[in-house]
Amino acid sequence: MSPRVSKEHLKQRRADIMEAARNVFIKHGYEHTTMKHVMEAAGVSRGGLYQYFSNKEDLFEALLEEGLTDEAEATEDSLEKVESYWDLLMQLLFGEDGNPDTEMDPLAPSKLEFFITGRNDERRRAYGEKRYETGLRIYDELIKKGQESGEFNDHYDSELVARSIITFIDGLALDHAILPEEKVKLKEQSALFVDYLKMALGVSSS
Amino acid sequence: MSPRVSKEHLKQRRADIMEAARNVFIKHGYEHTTMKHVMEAAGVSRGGLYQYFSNKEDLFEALLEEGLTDEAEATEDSLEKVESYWDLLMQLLFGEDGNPDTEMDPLAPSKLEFFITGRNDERRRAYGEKRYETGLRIYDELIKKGQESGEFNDHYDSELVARSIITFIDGLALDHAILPEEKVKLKEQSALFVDYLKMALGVSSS
DNA sequence: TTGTAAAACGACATTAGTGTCGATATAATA
DNA sequence: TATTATATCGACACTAATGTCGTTTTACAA
Repeated sequence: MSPRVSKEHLKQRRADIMEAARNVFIKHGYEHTTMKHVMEAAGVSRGGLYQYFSNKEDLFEALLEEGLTDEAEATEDSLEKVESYWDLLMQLLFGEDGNPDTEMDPLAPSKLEFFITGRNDERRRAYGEKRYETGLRIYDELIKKGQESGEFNDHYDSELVARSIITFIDGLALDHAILPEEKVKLKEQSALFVDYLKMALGVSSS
Repeated sequence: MSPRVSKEHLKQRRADIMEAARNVFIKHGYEHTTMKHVMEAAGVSRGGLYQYFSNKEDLFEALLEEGLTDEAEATEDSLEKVESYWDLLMQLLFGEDGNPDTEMDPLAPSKLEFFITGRNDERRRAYGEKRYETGLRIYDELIKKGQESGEFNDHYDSELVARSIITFIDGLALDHAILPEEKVKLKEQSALFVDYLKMALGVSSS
């Protein structure tokens, strides 16, 4: 009547596998990675791997969840005590410094794969929708508050503007997944889109 | 010394297979369709199919080429004799009538899959870049001419605006691939993006 | 008709990946 | 130190897909 190892160790092992898997997914993409790839990268046996994750989808979703939690909650509360909604929006879009020169999440291309190739699977589809909805809410909420405060004008429906933000982000992620760094012009396109948003929200300051 | 069938027949057979394949790709997506699916849909044997296409990639690229030719040349020449570049741009974006209520190409999701999952394959990557470049040139050319004619202002670099158009289209295609029709709000988002463009190009008329 | 080139067929060998399961190794406890 | 629960292992059976190749069929020419 004694578990072989501490819960710490189990958690650690799981984390190690996920870390290795993450790198494999980044390298090969979702569809083309195999459990064998992960086994080798993580230095674990077949049986060992399946002890922690029952299949590739399960494993990838664990990575998805990991990424989601941090971001969402961080913005949720800063929505309460903020002086400029515009600054907050820029932060949300481009990270801490709020300048459009952010690196992309290297796992992003695989995430796209995951949802696109799984678009006919009921489960995956529902999951994708939930994620979209979550992302949408965050932006919608922010914009709505900005409009109510008078910082933004309400010429456009907040949700529609939020949708356009996500469309833009998705489009960039997609092009970035396919094209070489220098061709996407991430920075310039982001700057242009910021101008689009300024127009839509009636923001003039830099 | 006699070929078994006329060239007509061969061409027809090939076309039939492609038609069937198109439907299969639409239904299952690129990654998940198999040659067997196509065989069955086209009512052709394994050997028969491989006589025309040496693998799935080959087959899909044939479909890609098919779609590309029509669109490109159609716009190429209407660029010469046009009274309003803006109208032409709207036509290019939303089809003949130039109104943002267009249906999406049902094969589009599979195309995304094809390029995303193939992003690590040299050949496929190069092919994807060429396509991006081609699309970019069309929009860039149009916008540049519109700027030269004075119809558009040149506050923004024409190529950058062209890129943002493609990003937007890609983003919409992506969301449309994953989300149900009613959630994407294609029409509304398109309308908003048109406003973005009006701003960027300094166009005021409806 | 008949002969023939090649279109169409489908069985086959091969490859690659999956998930399972009994055997083995080992860390905590007694 | 001996015991034991269980983490880890890797061989295995199974499935699914691929591309090939010898055989059969058939449209056309002679």
